[in-house]
Order: sequence, then C-alpha cells, then structure tokens
Amino acid sequence: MDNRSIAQSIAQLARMSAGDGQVGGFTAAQWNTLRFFARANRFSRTVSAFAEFHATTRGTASQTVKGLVSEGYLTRSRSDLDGRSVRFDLTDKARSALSHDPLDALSNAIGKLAPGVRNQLASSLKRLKEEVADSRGKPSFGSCRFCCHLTCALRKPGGEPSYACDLLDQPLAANDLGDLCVNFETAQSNTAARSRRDSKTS
Amino acid sequence: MDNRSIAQSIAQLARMSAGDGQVGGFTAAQWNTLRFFARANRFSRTVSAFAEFHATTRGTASQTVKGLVSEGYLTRSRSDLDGRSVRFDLTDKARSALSHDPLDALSNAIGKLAPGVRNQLASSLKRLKEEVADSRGKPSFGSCRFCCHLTCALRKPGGEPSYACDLLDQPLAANDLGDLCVNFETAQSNTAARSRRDSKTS
DNA sequence: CAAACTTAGTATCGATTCGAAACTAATATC
DNA sequence: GATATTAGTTTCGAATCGATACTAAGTTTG
Repeated sequence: MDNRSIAQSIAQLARMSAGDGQVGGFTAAQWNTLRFFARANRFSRTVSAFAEFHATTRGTASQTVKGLVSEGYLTRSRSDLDGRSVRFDLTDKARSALSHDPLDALSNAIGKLAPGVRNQLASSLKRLKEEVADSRGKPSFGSCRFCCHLTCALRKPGGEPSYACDLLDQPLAANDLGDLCVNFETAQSNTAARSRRDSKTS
Repeated sequence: MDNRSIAQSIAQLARMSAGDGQVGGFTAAQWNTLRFFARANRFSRTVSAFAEFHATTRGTASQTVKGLVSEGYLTRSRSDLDGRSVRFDLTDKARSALSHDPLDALSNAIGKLAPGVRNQLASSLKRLKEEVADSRGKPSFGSCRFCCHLTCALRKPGGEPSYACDLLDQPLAANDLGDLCVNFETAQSNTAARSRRDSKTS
C-alpha cells in the first residue's frame, strides 16, 4: 500500500464519517464549527482561530459563526483586553446537539481498536499534522499539555500545582490543559520559528 | 487523548491537506474526482461508483464528471456489455495534473514515518474504514488484492499466475490488483451480507 | 412476451457555501 | 502621529450540493 493510497484513505474516512450533507439539522461546516468551539480554549474561541483551524477564510468563518449565533448555539462577547477581539462560547443547546455528532461513528470505531494500536494511531496522526502544517508554513493546533509555553509551579510542597501560559501570561486551569490552542508550539517548532525570525531580521 | 479528539484529528488532517479551496486550477470536488478515477479499476470508473465513494448523489457526481470531460481531463466511453453503463478514463493531461496533487503534502509526510509505524497506520485506517462503512450500512471500497472475489490460477507449473474476479467473471491483470473496486468484499463482509439477504427472504 | 421494476446516467432548480475583495475599528510599530 | 497590522464583518458572484424529474437500458415476474 503506497503513501498516496494511505493519504486517500484518511481523506475518505473523513468524508464518510463527517457526513457530507446535513445530519441532525446541521451542515458539515456547522458541525465542524461546533466541534471546534467545543474543544478550543478561551484564547482560541475566535473567528480567526477557527478560520485557520478549518483552513478557510475569515469571511467564510464569520458567516458560519454568525448563523450559529442567530440560531442560539453560540454566544458572542467582546474581549475587554483587546477591543477588536470577540469570543464565542457554546450554549447548552449546542452541547446537547453535540451528543449526536455524526463523527461519533468514527470515534466509536477508534474506541474498538486495541489500546496500543489506538495510541500508535494517535501519535502518528499528531506527527502527520505537524509535518503537513509545517510544509504549508501554517502553525499546527495542539493542546497546552504538550505546548512549550506551558509552565507549571508548585505553590507549596504537597499542594496542587498551578499552571500558566508564559506566552499570554495567563493562568490555566488543570481542566483546560487538554483544550486546543492557536498558540500551540512544540519545543522544536518554537526554535524553528525563532530561527526563521532571526534570519529574516538579519 | 480521547477517541473524539483522534477522530477530529483525522478530519482536520484531511481538510488541511486536501486543500479546501482551489489549488492548481481545480476545486476540491474536482481533485477528489481525478484521484478516484486514477485509482479505480475498469469496473468502477463510473459515475455511480464515484458518487458512492465520494458519499454524494449521482446527480452531483455527474455534474463534476461532465465538467472534467469538457475540459479534457476525462474521456467518456459507453460500455458494450451494458448499454446503460458509461466508463470514464483519465487523459494524459489529467495524469500530469495529478503530479501536482495538493494531497502530496500528506503523502510525503506519511513517507517520512518509520516503515513499521506506516504499515500500522495503514492497517488501522483500513480497519476504521470497514467499521465506519459497516455502521452506516454502506459497502466499503478496497482493492482486488484483499477481496474475497479474487481467484488465482496457475496456468502451468512455474509459469505466471493468472487472476480473475469471480463475481464479474472477468480476467484481472496483475498490475490492476491494487486498484479500487466498488464490488470489494472481505470474507467477513461477504458472509455478513449473505446472512442479511437470507434473513430478508425468509 | 409484455408489464412492472430496477439500474445507469443526465438535466434542472433553488438553497447553501465558499473565496475574494472591500470595509470598519482597534492595536502595534516606527 | 502617520503607517501598518490585526480582528471581525459585509457583499457579491461563482461553484456545489441535494432533491426531483427524466430517459434509456436491463431484469423480474406473472
């Protein structure tokens, strides 16, 4: 089985399970939007971050989000730190809709894999995502847990550790460490980005 | 990493690399069409097979194919076995276009994986495809090489083996065994389908 | 053998989606 | 303080999609 066939398998799998057409009253674009806002952390629940994640333009992303807001699946709130920025959050209505996600067919299939096989698959996919993101010059998305900007401090010996993002200088709750973040960087991609910046300035 | 996150990784990977928008003058739908007709065997290079593969309707598939025919990327030829059936074949123009497939970013990334990891990934994806296809009651696509309808005969001792499809009763060239076929069935899915049929008749 | 059904492909129509480009407003940079 | 960048929105035209209706060729069935 050659590389191209495997690549096509990934594409086909995504198409099969994402449900091209409307499932449960949502279009494919809407499902993707809901999934993103369900998994993104508070710094990343913006139109721009979603547009980048979904590999589309901000204009298109804005439309989709607008539709979901008017139907009561997302709430809109301006940031008080940055007057341009707007954050969108899932409503309970959206959360309950997500419990009938057509992507669950794929999730369930993944759950049936042997644990070792499953973990191997997860790490291969992570690897591929970074590789492809790098080859198109776009940043990858990942969770704070594996991000080089995560700092962890023990307030007192034996107490609970506290987490923070040293890029945005914001505290992070332990619960949120698994969420997606636009600013995700691995140690490697960070040094790579720095060297790109340096070579540009010189 | 939970199952849903892994499922989303697959979807995201597909989106990132398939190039949502136009790349090299083709839309996403057109790229998918070209890829399909490049990989499908002669029994499967039809509008219906493509529609099923691409999880869309025959009408939509027909339009996309029509466009590619008029632009000189596919040739149209009626079958002489079945007067309804029409077969579409890639032109050289299409083959050379496919050498700049945006999906190559993903193919290349896959090529960089360690051989063992790569094969494990391929088999996991195959497994997932069957599982998901089964859960939606749709047949999966696969190559003759792993199909239960493939029969192999040795014409003379020490000579080259000859292959055939015992479902369509047609000879198969050794070169074509890796191509996609609509009629693909594994031994398991075949017996499952038979038992479904039997229970329906009774 | 003829009527009824199925299958392969096409054509048309309206709704949706998408990307490109123009635009507003807030923040950064120089 | 002028210029550039960033976040988000809007508008417009092209493309896509699914539903539906249709033609023509096979298949079943009575």
